[in-house]
Amino acid sequence: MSSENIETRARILEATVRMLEERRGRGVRMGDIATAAGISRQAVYLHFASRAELLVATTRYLDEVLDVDRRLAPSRAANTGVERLALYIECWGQYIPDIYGVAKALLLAKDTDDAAAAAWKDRMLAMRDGCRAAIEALHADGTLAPDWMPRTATDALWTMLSVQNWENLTVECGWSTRQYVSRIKVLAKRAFVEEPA
Amino acid sequence: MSSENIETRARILEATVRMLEERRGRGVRMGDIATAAGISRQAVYLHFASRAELLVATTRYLDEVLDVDRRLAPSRAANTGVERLALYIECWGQYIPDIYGVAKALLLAKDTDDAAAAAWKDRMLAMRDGCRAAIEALHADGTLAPDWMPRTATDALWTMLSVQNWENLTVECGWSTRQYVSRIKVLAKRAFVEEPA
DNA sequence: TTTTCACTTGACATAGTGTAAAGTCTGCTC
DNA sequence: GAGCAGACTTTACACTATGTCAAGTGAAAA
Repeated sequence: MSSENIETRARILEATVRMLEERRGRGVRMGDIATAAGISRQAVYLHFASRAELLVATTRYLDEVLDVDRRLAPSRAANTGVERLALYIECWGQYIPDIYGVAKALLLAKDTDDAAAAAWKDRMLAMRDGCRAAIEALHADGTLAPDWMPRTATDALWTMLSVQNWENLTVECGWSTRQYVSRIKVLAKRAFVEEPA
Repeated sequence: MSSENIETRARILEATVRMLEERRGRGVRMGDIATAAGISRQAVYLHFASRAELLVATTRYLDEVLDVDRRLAPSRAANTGVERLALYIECWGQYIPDIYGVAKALLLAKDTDDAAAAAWKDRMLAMRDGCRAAIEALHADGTLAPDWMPRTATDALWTMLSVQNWENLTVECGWSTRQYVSRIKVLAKRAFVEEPA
């Protein structure tokens, strides 16, 4: 499984992203992906050992295409903790809609598949690191509200920014991406920031 | 399906709750439940047409056993919005651990089953109503932070109190039930309450 | 011309849900 | 005490999606 046609592999990944985006991560079978990529179902298994492995590879592929690092640059360049928190939420809020289909599929797979669970956990820990950095920046500025320890504030922010919460707010509550970003910014600022008197 | 032995039905429901609690809502098959109830797998279908129907009936049964209304009484008796919000979070935070197994199973089923999805939505809308009432109480007192409209604050509080968030904070972050309650109280108060100057 | 590689085709194993039909056991009623 | 009805058992099978296996095709490279 190392010398196969690299173009076919790319076509499978591209088809997977397309289908998962289209169907919002639900009801996409191996056969559907194969058909979309113009090959037989079995051929998919020549490139990816299992559905979970394909999903994991797809998230990596998508991260590459979407260039996460470039997107995160503004928040990393922030001068204050307050600014960093706002810019991180901005970046994340713009990012979720782009990854939602794939993320949802992984989220669904994680309940029955250990590989998918591990991949999801890995992504979420990376995201958590951004939350931790923002909270640490507040802490360093002395603007983290005294109710919080950095650790627990990170837990809370991380949870608040989960994909499931984004899903609930946009799908069930009808918030737009713009509204999500601005309201969560307000929420996070109120919850975690205390300007020194 | 109306004149069957009511005792067997109760035994199935009781076994379902027990197994779902034990296994935290995962990997519980119809056959497992049947065995636990001391009957054959097929007999379960004499009482419940499908797995989804069984899960829905189980949530209803559990609500009855746990007496939700009694639990909610204190928050309904609150004198101020701030108090009501705190008491509602208290009540909800004590409630989730009791229903987690069943809730998780329903949550997993909802992705592939419309009946389960409808049942879950129904329960969540009932929970949302408690959130709405707390936010309305703040609003009536004039203590709802001016950043929020009652509607959007309800959306945010409702999302914040989701079972998935409780799961993330307790399982992934290691918060105890006590910590969950006290920290979410702080979070919600900071986010939504503004004492008049 | 033969080998090799990527892919196809078709058959099959597996898991869990749900359906269907025939058989057993118990208690009730005439 | 014969027979009937209801609740449950047993066995068999359909269905869906994942994943495995083995033989076959077709084109390019050695």
